[in-house]
Amino acid sequence: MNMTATLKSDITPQGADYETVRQVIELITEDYRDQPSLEDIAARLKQPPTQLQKTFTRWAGLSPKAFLQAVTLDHAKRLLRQESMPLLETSIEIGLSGPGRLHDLFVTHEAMSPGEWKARGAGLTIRYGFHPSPFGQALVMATERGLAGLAFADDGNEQACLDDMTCRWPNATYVRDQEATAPYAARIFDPGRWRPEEPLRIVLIGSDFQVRVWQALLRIPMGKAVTYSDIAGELGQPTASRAVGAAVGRNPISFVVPCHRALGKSGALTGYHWGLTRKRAMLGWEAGKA
DNA sequence: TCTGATACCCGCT
DNA sequence: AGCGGGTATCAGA
Repeated sequence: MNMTATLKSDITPQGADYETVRQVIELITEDYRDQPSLEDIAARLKQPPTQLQKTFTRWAGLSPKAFLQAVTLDHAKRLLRQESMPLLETSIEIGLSGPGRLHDLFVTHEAMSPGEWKARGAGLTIRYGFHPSPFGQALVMATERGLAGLAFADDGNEQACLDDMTCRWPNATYVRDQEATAPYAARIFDPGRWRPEEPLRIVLIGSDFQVRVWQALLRIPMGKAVTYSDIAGELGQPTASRAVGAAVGRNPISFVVPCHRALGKSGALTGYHWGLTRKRAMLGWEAGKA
């Protein structure tokens, strides 16, 4: 590993912080109308304000207040307005050379053939493991060809999370293998290891339409967002926004395929398979790294 | 403005 | 046939 990676590795977020952060996010979004102060929040979580501030900032790179700013409707609208349509088409060229994508996670993707998709994972061996992440317990799934699945669970929900993922490819063989999946987790959640020279290999297993939607998501740089209808337009089917939403929701490699960067046209977050709080957390966390 | 209800959209099961 | 991580439009608050 090179110098850059080593130097930056100490910003690796600590998985244990997420539970605290999750509660803070829930509080500030529930009560966003009356803008709770740090003291209010700390009191309700029964923690000293200074420690809470420290935990939160270590996790997000932003103070709770700045974070709140970053996940408001206004801010979301600004993300969308910046460059909605041209963004998807040009971001690859811009991104590889320009600063806009300097901190983004680079991936190379390949899609499974329609035949492989219909086989529902038959003949495929999928290794999986749970690892702490900035967004709770992360379930990592990988095939020989690369990362195939990434999901999230709150503590205690791991089994439901695993079931959710395994039934997507019911005919695959599943092997618990923490050792095989740990390197993926370590790399995905450490922005210091995101480098274009060594892109992360991922495998997209889904229907043709779904794969096209996921590929469009991959072109949204960190710190930007698009709407479901933007993606529909990109695919040449401007009225298919609802179908796009459904496909986005079935994204098996969440976070890496940045489905959290798809928002409603109003700027509302509208939904997230692993919980809206987590979507908010991802957007805020990225705001702190960008 | 903001919130609900309604109508239409489209790929997947 | 029916269900969504949608969207535009319109009626009441």
